[in-house]
Amino acid sequence: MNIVKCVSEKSEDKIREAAKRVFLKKGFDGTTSRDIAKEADMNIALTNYYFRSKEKLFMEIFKDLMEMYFQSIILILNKPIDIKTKISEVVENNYQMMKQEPDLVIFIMNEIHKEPERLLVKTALYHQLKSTLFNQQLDEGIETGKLRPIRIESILPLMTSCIEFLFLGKEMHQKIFNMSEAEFEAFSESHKDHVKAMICNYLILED
Amino acid sequence: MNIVKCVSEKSEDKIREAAKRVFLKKGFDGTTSRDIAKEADMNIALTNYYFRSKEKLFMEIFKDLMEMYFQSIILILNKPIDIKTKISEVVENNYQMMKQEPDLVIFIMNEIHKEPERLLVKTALYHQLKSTLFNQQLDEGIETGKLRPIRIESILPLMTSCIEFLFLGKEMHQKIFNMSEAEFEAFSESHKDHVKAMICNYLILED
DNA sequence: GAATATTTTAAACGATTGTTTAAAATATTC
DNA sequence: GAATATTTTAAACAATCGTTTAAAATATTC
Repeated sequence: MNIVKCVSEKSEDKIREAAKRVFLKKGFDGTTSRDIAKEADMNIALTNYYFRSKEKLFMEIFKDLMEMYFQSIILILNKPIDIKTKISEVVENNYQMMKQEPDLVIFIMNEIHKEPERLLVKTALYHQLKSTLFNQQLDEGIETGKLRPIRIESILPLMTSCIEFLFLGKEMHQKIFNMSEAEFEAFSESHKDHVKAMICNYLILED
Repeated sequence: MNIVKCVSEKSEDKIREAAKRVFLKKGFDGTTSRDIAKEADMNIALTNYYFRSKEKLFMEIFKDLMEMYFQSIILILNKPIDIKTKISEVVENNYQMMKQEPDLVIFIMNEIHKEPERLLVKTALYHQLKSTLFNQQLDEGIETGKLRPIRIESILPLMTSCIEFLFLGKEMHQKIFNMSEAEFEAFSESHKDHVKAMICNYLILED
């Protein structure tokens, strides 16, 4: 999953990709049309020529990023593997994504926070999540007493929040705990393993 | 802990409190000097008269909020109570804070993310955290085999991330799971209890 | 209560914002 | 290869940005 590094020859794509990089780093408010033009190495009028406005360009990019973020999770939730492995994979996937694109989640959260009604369009996500194989496995496990009764609404945030929050506040955590880049890397790796174990420990009841 | 509702008569304070409200809602980039003046119901020149610049005013407010955020946690970490109760209290405190001031954490995270070197000044937080009673209890518990060997660097984010992340993405979670305000309230309450139990479950080894 | 110091005001400053224009450059069509 | 369509350009647009000014209003001092 490489978000921003691909380079197309077409001007429209160059602008879209440049805009994605700048928006992810600076947010909508912090990004100027000239920032995008400069990053794309294109004339400033081309943004509006191809996308009509900064707003339209942003909406297109935001929608793509949201889609990509959720679909990668849903893909794993539907894999035909046991629930313990599945939890590990979701956490692992989350970890790799945050390492590769540390700006993504804070960007999404912050933009939604500023204008939720504009950005949260009608979505089939609820139904998609409820009908995953993961949710079936959860229901069955709870029924047979092998799993602690927790709804998917709780389990899903648990699997993502611990890792995402660590990277969301990466600079802060590094500063507070005096960690170098390498130390944070090692620390986050061990933290990830704690998270996997902790969730499985809690959800899966011993028999 | 009431952050933004107090009303002072002094113009300087009225501006500071209005600025705090607007900054928390819109962030530094999204806030204009005129927004602040309007919220404070004051002439626009007064911001610079009292604080020299929007930047200086922001820095003052940001520093205060950071301080307040961390000191409330450290206070609990130093309470003379057993570690299980302490974990519950930290999570509970975190939950109440997010309910009362849902904008605080996303604001802090986002501003630091945009300009970490400017906002993360030298701090004694590391030493403060390491010398808490909680850290002593942690060391002792690990030594005597009653606690799983986890560093405070991992435990602390675990205690805050699950709750904060839920509220950070409150609008998103509400939308995805079709929750009304009341349903989210009930959900977050039960989620909070899961988090308390899960962390204690993992950290505290049965004998 | 006149003189001084402080606070508040309306108006304007130059810089930057998102966007548009109309001409120039390039590509495509027949 | 002339005619047409598309893409790119430099320049400008009005609006808004953070900030400053200098005068007016108010408070304080003696």
